[in-house]
Amino acid sequence: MTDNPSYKDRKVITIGVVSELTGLTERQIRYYEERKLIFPERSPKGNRKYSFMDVEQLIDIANKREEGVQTYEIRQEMLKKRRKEERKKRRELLRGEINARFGIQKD
Amino acid sequence: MTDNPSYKDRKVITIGVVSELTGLTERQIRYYEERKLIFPERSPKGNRKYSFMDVEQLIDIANKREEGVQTYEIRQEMLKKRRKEERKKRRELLRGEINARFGIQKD
DNA sequence: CGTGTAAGGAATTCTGACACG
DNA sequence: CGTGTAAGGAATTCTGACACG
Repeated sequence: MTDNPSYKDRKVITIGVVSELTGLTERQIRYYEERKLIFPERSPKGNRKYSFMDVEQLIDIANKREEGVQTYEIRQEMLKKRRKEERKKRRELLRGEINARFGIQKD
Repeated sequence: MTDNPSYKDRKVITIGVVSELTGLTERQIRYYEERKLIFPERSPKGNRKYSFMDVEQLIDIANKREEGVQTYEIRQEMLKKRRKEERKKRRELLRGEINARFGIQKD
């Protein structure tokens, strides 16, 4: 349905590689974390680990920043989008339950 | 058909992370490269980079090694499988060409 | 053959801070 | 606010080699 084994979400990429992949400096990447735009995991000894999703997210952020959008705005948009998706998911879950009880039907 | 953006094949994972992911020591991982079982890329400054495919490959290798299979044998199996897949791909390409010229037909 | 280890050096990453604007 | 930079330390990675079996 979504992806296979979720390679896209495994947090395995170090900040140096993310920097190459995104064209952002490590400084920028760390700062966007400070501003809660990105949430890497940490290795046992404290090194940041990113997923491909994070890389894509950072590229989006970089584009918005180029347009002059401030990190605060970007965060607001992110939160809005997240809430929207949660509502969508909830509706889908509900629909699934209804179908399970009353049978599948086209509408 | 295959995967989306080929996250699975992007070589972005450092050897330390691969070690965690596979349970192999870095020594083992480097040795399997020496034996031509695995082919990481290198960062500009020479650090090895692996893909998720490589990680899976390494897990397969680890399993075979536990069964006592030698790296040489593993390499032979790999080469055999690779040739097999190339033949398959060639057949499919050919079939595609034939269909393109003489029309699609069920058999 | 396959793996461990100590060795030395180079590159990576981390944090907290000062700077500029 | 967003980013650069120098600072110092800790962790990572690399290679070539010796060891054992």
